[in-house]
Formats: sequence, structure tokens, C-alpha cells
Amino acid sequence: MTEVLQQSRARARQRRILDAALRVFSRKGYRDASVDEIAGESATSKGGVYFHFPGKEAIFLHLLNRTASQLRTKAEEAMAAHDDPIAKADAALLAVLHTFAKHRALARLFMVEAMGAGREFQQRMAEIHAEFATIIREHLDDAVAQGVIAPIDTEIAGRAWFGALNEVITNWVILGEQERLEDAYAALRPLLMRSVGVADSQERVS
Amino acid sequence: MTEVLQQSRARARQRRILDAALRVFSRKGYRDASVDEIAGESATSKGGVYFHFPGKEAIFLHLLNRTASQLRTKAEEAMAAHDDPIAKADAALLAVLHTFAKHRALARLFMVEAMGAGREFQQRMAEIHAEFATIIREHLDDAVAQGVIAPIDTEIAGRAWFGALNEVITNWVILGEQERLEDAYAALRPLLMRSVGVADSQERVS
Amino acid sequence: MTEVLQQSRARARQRRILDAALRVFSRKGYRDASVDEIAGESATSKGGVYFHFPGKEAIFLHLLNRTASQLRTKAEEAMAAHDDPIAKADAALLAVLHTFAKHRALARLFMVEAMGAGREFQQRMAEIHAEFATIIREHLDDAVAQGVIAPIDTEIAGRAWFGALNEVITNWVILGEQERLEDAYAALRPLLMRSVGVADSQERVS
Amino acid sequence: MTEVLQQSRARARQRRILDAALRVFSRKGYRDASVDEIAGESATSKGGVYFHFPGKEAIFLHLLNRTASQLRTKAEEAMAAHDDPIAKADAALLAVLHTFAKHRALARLFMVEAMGAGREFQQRMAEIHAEFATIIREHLDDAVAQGVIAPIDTEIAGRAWFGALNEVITNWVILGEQERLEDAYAALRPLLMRSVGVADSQERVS
DNA sequence: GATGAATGAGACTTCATTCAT
DNA sequence: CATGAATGAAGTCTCATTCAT
Repeated sequence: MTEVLQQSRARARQRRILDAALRVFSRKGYRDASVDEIAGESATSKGGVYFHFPGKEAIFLHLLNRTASQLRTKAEEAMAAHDDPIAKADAALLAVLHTFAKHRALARLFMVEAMGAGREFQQRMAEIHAEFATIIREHLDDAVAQGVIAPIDTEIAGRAWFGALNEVITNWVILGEQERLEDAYAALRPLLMRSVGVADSQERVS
Repeated sequence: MTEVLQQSRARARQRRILDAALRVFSRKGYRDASVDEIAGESATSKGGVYFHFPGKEAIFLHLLNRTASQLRTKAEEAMAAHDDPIAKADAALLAVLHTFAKHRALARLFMVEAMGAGREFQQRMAEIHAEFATIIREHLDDAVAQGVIAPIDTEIAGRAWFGALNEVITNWVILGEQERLEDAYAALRPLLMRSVGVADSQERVS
Repeated sequence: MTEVLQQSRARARQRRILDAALRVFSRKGYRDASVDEIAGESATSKGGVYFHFPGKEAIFLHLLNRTASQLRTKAEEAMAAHDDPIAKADAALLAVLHTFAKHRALARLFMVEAMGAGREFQQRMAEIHAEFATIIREHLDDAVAQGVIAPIDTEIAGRAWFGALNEVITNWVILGEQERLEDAYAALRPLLMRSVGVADSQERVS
Repeated sequence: MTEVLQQSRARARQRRILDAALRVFSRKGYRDASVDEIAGESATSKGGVYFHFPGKEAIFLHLLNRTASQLRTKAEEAMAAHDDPIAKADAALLAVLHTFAKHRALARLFMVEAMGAGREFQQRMAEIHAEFATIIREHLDDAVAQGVIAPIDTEIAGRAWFGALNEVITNWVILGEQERLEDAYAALRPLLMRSVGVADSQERVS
């Protein structure tokens, strides 16, 4: 069918635009990225971009949501490999970290640019942060339920874990290459564990 | 001396511009704040603003530095009241929190807007974050030296503490009023303490 | 014949497009009407519209000509019912008025939008105006020839009659509902009659 | 004072922009006129235009109002020279005509472009038309009151007079040079007079 | 014949910055 | 020193038109 072909081509073009946008946004930042440049980078015309997306803002939002969803998937896959609730939460953090370590552009977009891109995004970003904090929290709750850790305020713990990770990633994103991002986590991990009352068990690495 | 008078008048105007800029930036965000509006809010003309500052960017940077310095002062004053190194670090965090709780505009500027305002600021922000992380770290180092806590990676701990705090403040800034910011810290504090191996001692609030 | 079927189908679609265009043009005005919207309203695709018409301009021109021709037909039918040349001219005006009263959209298109839609249309509109003025003129000429009215400049009279009518209709189109358009004519008629030296004779209909 | 100088310079520039806009609008029509071209023609920058006017629409509206006001002034001056109310109305029409005859650009703008420039202007144009129709009407009312003419529907008469004039001017604007606009009025005048029951008195021309 | 994705020229507008007064 | 008019580069977005499928 012609229709199907066109649809799939359209979807391919959408993805090309999104991919190009990711590159441009993380190269220039949201405010300094121009739709013109995104169009150029995706081998499309400006009009083409506007055919597929209502505007620059929408592109960024798509990207944000797409990334958040990919990230969540990765985290969930990583957690599936473990039974221990603490190990699960731990695995989730590590998965997120791995992903960002591989795609610094993504990390920059996600951790840095999104905040200052305007009120609209801050709200959405806060939600995304909260989503991840909640994932952690739920597994800490499980851990409490199973008696693995003592009862604590898991909500604040989830947020704190995420915040600590965030700070580490952000630093790594902004300052040059420095060290491997995973190494930072290796140092961070015992801290997090202790914070919820888990005695250190240096079982794992990557 | 006329000179002296003029100097002080000039300084007064500078401050008026900075104060106005703070209001405008935190109302509109960096990118949506216009020099025109800052001029209007500070009862000056656009030309006047440009006489005192090289440009919009410089105003923001001034503000950032001024705020960081005020914050550091507050933190140091708070720490001076304590001997115990852990208590010092703790007091510093609380002082920062108090300040932000009183001036949400400042918090927004400092924690949210600055990140996405452009490459220039991200670098500076990372430095400021690092400064605060270092303050914490130094006192944790003291604590280790005094045998109050066991040896740990204090650098990562400083960053983690700051990151956790950051996340909490950011959430509070972006989402509406919700709860008192200080309450969040009350919940956060035991976590931080445990993370460096200090048994909970619920001594204080303020 | 397949050919015949296809031809008639093509013509049907043409008409559907024209009808849709009339609605859109009179809703949005020429410049704010988009081909996309016309396509949507005529249950066709943009490509379809461009298959049947060379462009937006041509659609508008078609509409203009179609309307002018319909209007002329109505006027001629109305005139056929009368012998008196003055009555004929009178009937023509009334017929035009009736038509517009029923189709305000048409009136708006014809009297208002067409003028400002661009140079191309102004020329054509002037011609159409002239056509109607000429119809009136011819019957005034007949009246002069038959001695019903005294010799006057019938050309200018035709134009003036049309102009007066035009102003009345335009007002009615732009300002809301107000009164019945026909009532305005009832008031206008004696004026027109007197202007060519015909004593008032309130013979007529509706 | 610097202030005064700047103000007067600003006003001069405003006028330059308005004058340039008049030229461009009447050369290209409202929709095809670009702010760029207006800026160029007024030896300003695009930004300069936007400093003085909120946008293209506002420029056009200014022009419309300015012209309407000038026209009214001319008409009133012309009427001041006469006592007879009919002569006054007559003089007003002639004054309007003279003005347009001298400034065809103005006429085009006023009679043709304004209508199709968008809904906003149509409303305002209808008002302006009504203003002029009212001026005529008031003097016809005077004439009735003084017993110069028999009682008639002066409101519709005012509108009809204006409409007739409008048609004549519009034709003259759109079709090339042809004849002198004033000659058209000479032919139109007896018609108008008769229409309100005034016997012809070919007293004047200009 | 129909479809709708793609194009690209061009429109309006904003604003940081400069500079004559 | 202050003012605010002026600049001009850059940005987002619209839409008539084309054309591969």
C-alpha cells in the first residue's frame, strides 16, 4: 500500500529529525539550537521539520520523553536480573549510569539543558526526576517489607539517591572527560548503601 | 569629595540593577528576561544598565557570584557556632537551606535557571557546586582526622550530600509551596549522617 | 462509457472543491484561507485540489466568475418578467439583492474580500462591477429611447446605482444581522428613481 | 533639552515611516507589502519600524485613521465656505474627490486595499464610511429642516451618495488614468441632486 | 487520479547591543 | 553619566506549490 509506505517513510523521517535534534541540542544547548540547524543536520527542510513537529519546544519534549522511557526500560531490564530489592535499586542506578556514560549528549540534555530551557520543561523534568526517585523508593519499600533494611523514610531516600547520582553525572557532563563515570559510582555506592542502613557488601562492579 | 559621592551613588545604582535583575530573572528565567525589563524594574534606562554592566550575561554572572558568596558567608557563620566537625557540616547545609527557603527566587536562579542559561554559566555553576561540596568535604575530613567517623571517600561524600540537598531544593522550587523546606531536611539529615557512618543523634532543628 | 463517468465525477469533485472554497474564503477571507483547509472541507487532499485547479488564485477566480454568472442569470430572469425598462432595471437590482440576502457568504466574497485579495482580482472585480452597471445602463438607455425618462448620462447613472447598492450591501455584510437587506432597498429605491427623474410609483413587490 | 530633541526626531521618524508605508502599501497592497520594504523605503531598519509601531497592522491602522482625519478636515473646510446645506454636502464630496484625485495612492489604500486586508480593517473601514455618510446626512437633515428639500430618508441618502462616489473613485483607481476624476463628479452631481429632489443648478465646478 | 510528505522562500517579530544627544 | 532611539542579526513559523508513490 502506498499509505503504509508513506507512513513508514514519515516515521523514519521523524526519527531522523529527532536524532539530529538530539545532536544539535546537546552541541548548542536548547536556547542556542536553531530549527534551521536541526533541519540541516537531518537532511530535511525547515518546513519538513514543522510538518512533523509543531515546533522546537515539541521536539525537545519528544526527546525528553523518549529518553526517559528508554532509560526506564533499561533500568527495569537491569532490575529483572536481581531478586534482592536493594540489589535491584542498585542495578537501576547503575543501568542509568551506563546509559549516560555511553551517551554523554543524552546526559547533557537530560541533566543540564532541560532545566533552563524554560518553565515548561522544568515541570516535566521534575516529573521525570520524580519517576526515577519513585522507582528507587519502591524497591527500598520492598526491602523494608522484607526486613532487609530498617524502616526509614524511603521517599526522601529515593530522592536523595537520585540527587546524589544526578550531581555526579552532571559534574561529569560539564567538566571534560576526567574519569570513567562508572568509577564515580563505585565510590558513591557504599555511601548510598550506608545511608539506608545496609552494611557494605562490595559484591559487584559493572 | 564629589568623587566619593559619585562612587557610592554608582555602587547604589549597581545594586539596584542587580536586585531588579534578580527579580526579573527569577520571574522570567534567564532567556526570557529582557534587559529592557531589568532597566524598567531598576528605574534606569537601558543605556544605564549598559553603563554599569557589559551585558546581560555579566549581570547574571555577578548575581551568581554575589549569591554564592553570601551563601558561603552564611554557611561559615553557621559553622562557627559548632565545634564538632559533623555538626559544622550539618549546620552549613541547614544554613544554605534556610537562605533558600526565605528567598525562593534566589533558589530558582541558583539551582534551576543557571544550568540552562548557556555553556558559560554551566561551567561557573559546576565550580560553585564544587565549592560547596568542598566545604562539606573539608569538615568530613576533619571528622575523619578526629576519629569521629571512619575513613571514607570524603570527596564523593561531599558531592553526594550536596546533590541530595540540591534535588530536594530543586523539587521544592519547581513544584509549588507544598511543605516547609526545612522539614524536608529533617527527613534528609539522618540519611546523610548514616551515609558517613554517624549514628543518628536527633539533636537539633533550629 | 468509463470516460463519461470519469468526466462527470471529475466535475462533481470540482464543484465540491468550489463549494468548500466558498465556505472557507468567506469564513476566513482570501488571504487567511489555506489550501489545506479547502482540501479538508471538500473531503479531498491537497494534491487533489491542485489536480483540479492550478492554484488558490484560480479557485478564487472561478468562484468569482461562477458567482457573477449566476447573478447575471438571476438578474436577467427577473427582468424578463417586466416590460417597462425602468421596472426591468429595478427588478435586476432587487434580484441581486435577494441573492446576496440569502447567501451572505457570497456577498462577503463578492463585495469585500475580492477587492483586497490582490491586484489580479481588483481588475476582474472592476470588470464585474462594470458588467452590472452596464446592465442597468442599457435599460436606462431603453427608457430614454422610449421617452420614459428624460435624457441623462446613463453610464454614470448605472455606476451610481450600482455603487449605492454596493455600499448598502457591504454595510450589511460587515456589520452583523441588523435589518433585512430588502428593507434597505425599499428605502433606497425612491432615491434611485428620483435620481433619473422618475416620479415615485410604489408599484412593486419583494 | 535632549529629551525634546529626541522626541521631535522620533516624531519625524514616525512620520517618515508612515509616509513610506503609504507608498509601499499602495504599490503592493497590504498583504504583499513587507515590513522590510517599508523599513527600506523609510531609510530605517526593520527594528526601527518595530520600535515605533507594534506591527504591520498598527501601521496600516494609523495610516487609515490619519487619512480619514485629514479627509474630514478637508471636507469641513470646504463646507465652511457655504451656507446652503445642499451646497455644503456637495462641497464635502468635491473636497474628498479633489484629495483623492491628487493622491491616487491614498485613494487606493482607502477605497480598495483596506477592505481585503483582513477582518480587523473591514470593521474600521465600515466605521469610516459611516462617518462620511453621516456628514452628508447631517447636512441633508439641515436642508430638510430649512425646507430646501422635501423630507426623505436622509440616512439612506447619505449612504447612497457615498456609495455612488465610492464606486466612481474605485473605478478610477483601478482602471488606469482615463479621465479626470473631477469630470466624473460633474456627471454624477445632477444625479445626486435629483435623488434628493433638488432641481439641477449647474452652478459650480471647482 | 489521489495522496500527503516535503520544500523553501519569505513573513513577522524580538532583543542584545550601540551611540548620538 | 543617563537616555532611549536605532540597528540588524537571528529566530520561529506559515503555506502555496511540487512530486514520488
